[in-house]
Amino acid sequence: MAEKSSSGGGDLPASLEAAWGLRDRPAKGPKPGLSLERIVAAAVDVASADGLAAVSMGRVAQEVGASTMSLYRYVSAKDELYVLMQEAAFGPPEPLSALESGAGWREALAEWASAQRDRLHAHLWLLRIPVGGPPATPNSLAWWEQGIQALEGSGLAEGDKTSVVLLVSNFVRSEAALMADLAAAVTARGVSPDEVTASYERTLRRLVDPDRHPGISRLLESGAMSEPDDPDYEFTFGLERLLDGVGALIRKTDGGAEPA
Amino acid sequence: MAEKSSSGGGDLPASLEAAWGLRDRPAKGPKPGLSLERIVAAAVDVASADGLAAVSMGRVAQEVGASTMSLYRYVSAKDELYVLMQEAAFGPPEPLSALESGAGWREALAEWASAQRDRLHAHLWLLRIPVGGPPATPNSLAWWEQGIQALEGSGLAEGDKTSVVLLVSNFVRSEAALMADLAAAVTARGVSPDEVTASYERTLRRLVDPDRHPGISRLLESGAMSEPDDPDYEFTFGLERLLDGVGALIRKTDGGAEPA
DNA sequence: CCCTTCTGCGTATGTCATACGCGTTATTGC
DNA sequence: GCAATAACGCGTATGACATACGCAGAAGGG
Repeated sequence: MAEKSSSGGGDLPASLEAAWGLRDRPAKGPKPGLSLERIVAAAVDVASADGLAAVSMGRVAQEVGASTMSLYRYVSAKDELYVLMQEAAFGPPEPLSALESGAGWREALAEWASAQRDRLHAHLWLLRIPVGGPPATPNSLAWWEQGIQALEGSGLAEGDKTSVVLLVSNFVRSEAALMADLAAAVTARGVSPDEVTASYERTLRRLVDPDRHPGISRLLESGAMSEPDDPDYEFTFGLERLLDGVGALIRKTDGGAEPA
Repeated sequence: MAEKSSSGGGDLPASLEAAWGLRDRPAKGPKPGLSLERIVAAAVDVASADGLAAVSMGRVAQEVGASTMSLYRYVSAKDELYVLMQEAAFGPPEPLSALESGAGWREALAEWASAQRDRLHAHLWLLRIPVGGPPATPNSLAWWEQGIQALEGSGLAEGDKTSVVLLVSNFVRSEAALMADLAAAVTARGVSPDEVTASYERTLRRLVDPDRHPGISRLLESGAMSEPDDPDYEFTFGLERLLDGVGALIRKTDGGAEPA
């Protein structure tokens, strides 16, 4: 009764088992005319072309030349498709050059964060996928592992490494989500990014009351919003702060424990 | 042509104008039997009781004792309702005691972050609302303003203050989103939080390969996951790192500028 | 050779957001 | 007062969409 994997305890949503390669192919009925890979690839294409909202079971089916319901032979629900799309679009991490060149944890973690960011920026629709619990897919674990590895020489406790990885990972997602919003506004109306931010600044000026919002007023007056913002600025800024904070922790930990 | 507010340039989604109080009430037809406030309050109640997914126009209408379509006299689309729900549930910020007692930026920012977190935890469904661009509601601006104010004595540049506020705010949201996921898993199956994390750890043990994932393996062996985790731990940890990072920036900036 | 099992898929159901238009009700200009 | 004018509440209709159900045909296994 606990033979297969159906009711063991910590269970995968069935189609995830396929992602891990532990799928005992039935070998009994007719051979499948489709494949998970084709379906997921088609779904990713649709999302990349027309956004996540355009990914419907019907649309994906049409894209692979099958009927809507046939997809359910491969995916038990749309949420599973989402997970698989995430896995496919994010892909496995590249080896960190900072680790190979023997650079420190800071360079390694920065490289890791940038790589993660690149993947998100390449598929902004990833950020629209409703989250579903902690990672349990091959690529998610691989990225997690790589994050831990970046902190290998840091002397941090195991739990802290994961906490840091989570912290940085969440930061990257947040920043990318901002970009996704901006990109969405840009394509929604047909204007340039600068026009969108300028329009937002105009809205702010209309709403902000210098008495009630002295700080924001000062910001507006400082002209800091009008500058043609380097799109990497917010990312770099946040990452530097984060790494500084991690550095402080490492220094503290190092003092009270044995060095590597 | 730019008289009202319809085609000025930086425009509000119409029902937001009501949130700002700048709504020229029609005064022509029959008096409305409903009000935005009642509708939004009902929607918030539904979300609090049965989750954001239960918030449908029909359900909300039923809750206020009206028909589905009558809601559209008050809200032009569901997205607007979402924005208003966010505004209502999040509410305005309390005054920061750290500011009144003259404590430093660190205490102020920590208090600010905690307050924001409390609001999110009180309404976890807030995190399920799909994001829609930068803040333009009264309470959003008020929180933003308060964040800037917390950094008043820091000597940071105006733009940097906002960057820090954004950074911390995103962190709080990310952490709360984690909690929301956990809570969702807890209510979905009917088990305890500890059971959920234990189940996840079991899943991990099944998937993690010590060769491929030495870091995660070490984490699992360290027992760091099994400890009955303080639910505040991840939040406190991340916030400390963040504040340390901000502190490093302030120290750097302070060196090149005048002190307060 | 038949029986089991899996396939693709047509059909049906139920949920939603929302466009449209009708009858009704206040308010305003005369 | 009175009609013209808006705004109101809301019934109906439309069009997506996810997905349950069941059937008919295909492939191996005994």
